[in-house]
Amino acid sequence: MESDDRVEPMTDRARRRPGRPAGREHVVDRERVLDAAERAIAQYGAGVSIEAIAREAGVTKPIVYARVGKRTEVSDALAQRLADRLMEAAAVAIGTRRAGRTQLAAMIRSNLETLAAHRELFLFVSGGASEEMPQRTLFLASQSAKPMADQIAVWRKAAGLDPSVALAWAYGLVGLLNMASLWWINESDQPAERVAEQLADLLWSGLAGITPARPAQ
Amino acid sequence: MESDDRVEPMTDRARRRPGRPAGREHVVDRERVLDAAERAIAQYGAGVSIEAIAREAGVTKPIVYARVGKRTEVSDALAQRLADRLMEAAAVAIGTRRAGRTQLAAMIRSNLETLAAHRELFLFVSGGASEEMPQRTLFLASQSAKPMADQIAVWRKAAGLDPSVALAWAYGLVGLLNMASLWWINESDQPAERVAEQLADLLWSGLAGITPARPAQ
DNA sequence: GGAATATATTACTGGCGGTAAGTACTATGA
DNA sequence: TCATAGTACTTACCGCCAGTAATATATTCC
Repeated sequence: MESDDRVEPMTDRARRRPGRPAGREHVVDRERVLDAAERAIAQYGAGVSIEAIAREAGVTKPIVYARVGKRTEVSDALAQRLADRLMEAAAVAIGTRRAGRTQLAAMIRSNLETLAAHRELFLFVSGGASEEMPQRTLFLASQSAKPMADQIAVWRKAAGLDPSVALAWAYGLVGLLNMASLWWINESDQPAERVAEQLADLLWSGLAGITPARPAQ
Repeated sequence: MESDDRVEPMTDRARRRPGRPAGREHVVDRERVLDAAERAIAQYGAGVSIEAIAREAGVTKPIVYARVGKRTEVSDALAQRLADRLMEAAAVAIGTRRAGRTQLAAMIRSNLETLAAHRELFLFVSGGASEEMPQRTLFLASQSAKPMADQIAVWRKAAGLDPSVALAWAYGLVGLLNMASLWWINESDQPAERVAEQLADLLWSGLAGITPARPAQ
C-alpha cells in the first residue's frame, strides 16, 4: 500500500509531472496548439471541448489559454487559418485563367471543395453562440470579405462603374458561398463543378456589370 | 425563529407553491413560452439561459422543456417564426409591384429591415454550436430557402430556362441575405434602401436570366 | 372519500469554460 | 555556491447551465 499509485488525472498520453519541465523552451507553442485544435475538431466535431484540444496537444487546459486564449480566440485564430486557405485555394484554382466567367466558376468551385475538406473546422468557426456573436461572425466573414471587397472595387473602377457596392457585395458573396457550401456538403449529390456553374450563372452578369436597362419603375 | 423564512428559489415574480395549481388549464401554453423566449432573447441577448426564458414566462425551467423541448427545439421553433415573419414582410413589401427588379429590391430591403428588427432573435437562431450544427443551420435556412426555390423554379420554367438551379440559388440567396443583413446591421451606416439597390444590382440580371454570351473557354 | 392522474415546483447531476493555487525547473546576483 | 526570483507546467477548484429526477399539490373518476 501507499506504494506509487499517485493519482494521475492527465488522461493517459505523455503524462508529465507537475512543475516546470526540464528544458528551456515551451513544450508546445501556439501553432502546435492550433494544429492540435484542428485535429481535435476533425475528430470530435465542432462541439469539441477545450480539454480535448489540450489533450490532443499533449498538454493541459491552462496551456491552451496561455498560448491562444479562450474559446472565442481559438475560434478566431482558426478562422484566420481557414480564410487563408480559402484564398490560397482560390488563387490556385484561378491559376492562369483569364478573368471572366470561367474564372468565377473556378473560384466558386474551389470554395465549395475547400469548405467541404474542412467541414468541421468551418462549423467550429461559425458556431458558438454568445453575447458577442455578431461581432465574431462578422469578424470571421471579414477575413474573406475585406480582400474580396478590395478586388471588387478595383474591377468596378477599371470598368468605370460605381465601386461603392464593394462591401455589400463582398459580405453578401461570402454569405452566399458559405450557405451554398453547407447545403452542397450536406444535402446535394451534384458534383461541385455543376453547382459552381449554377452559382456562376446567378452571379456572373451582375459581377461583370452587365446590367439590363432598368425597366422603368 | 423558524418562522416562515422558507427558501424561495423561484426568483421573485409570481411565485407559486409547488404542486398542481388551482385551475384546469396549463398556466402557460407553448405559444406563451415562445413569446417569452423572444422577449428574453431581446432583453438578454442570444446567450440567454433557459432559466431566464422560464422566468420571463412566469414558470420554471422544466415547464419550458415540457412545452417546447430542449434548447435546440426552442431555437427551431423560433426559426420557424422568424422565417414566417420574413416571408410575410416580403409579401407586404412586394405588394402590388409588377415582377421585376424593383420588386427584387423591395424584397431585399424588407429582408434587411426585418432581420434588423429581430436582430437578437436572428442570432439566437443561427447560433449554438454542437455536434449537429450543420443539420440545424440547414434546417433553419431551409425554412426560407425551400419556398424560395419553388418560386425560382416556377420563374425559370416560365422563361424557358433550366429550373434545376433553383435549390443552389435559393440556399445561396438565403446565405447572401443573412450575411449582408448582419453586416448592414452592425457595420454599415448606409440606408437600407441603398444597400438593397446594390444587392439588386448584383443579383437582378442573373435572376432575370439575362446571361451574356458565355465567352469561349 | 380515496386511488389514479395531471401539473406544477424544488433539488440534483454532469459537464464544461475559465481561473487560482501549487509544484518543479531555470536564471541571476552576492 | 546558494538563496531568491521568475517561469512553465500541473492539479484543483468555482460557477454556470442544460437537462432530469424526485416531490408536492390539485383534479378527476369510481
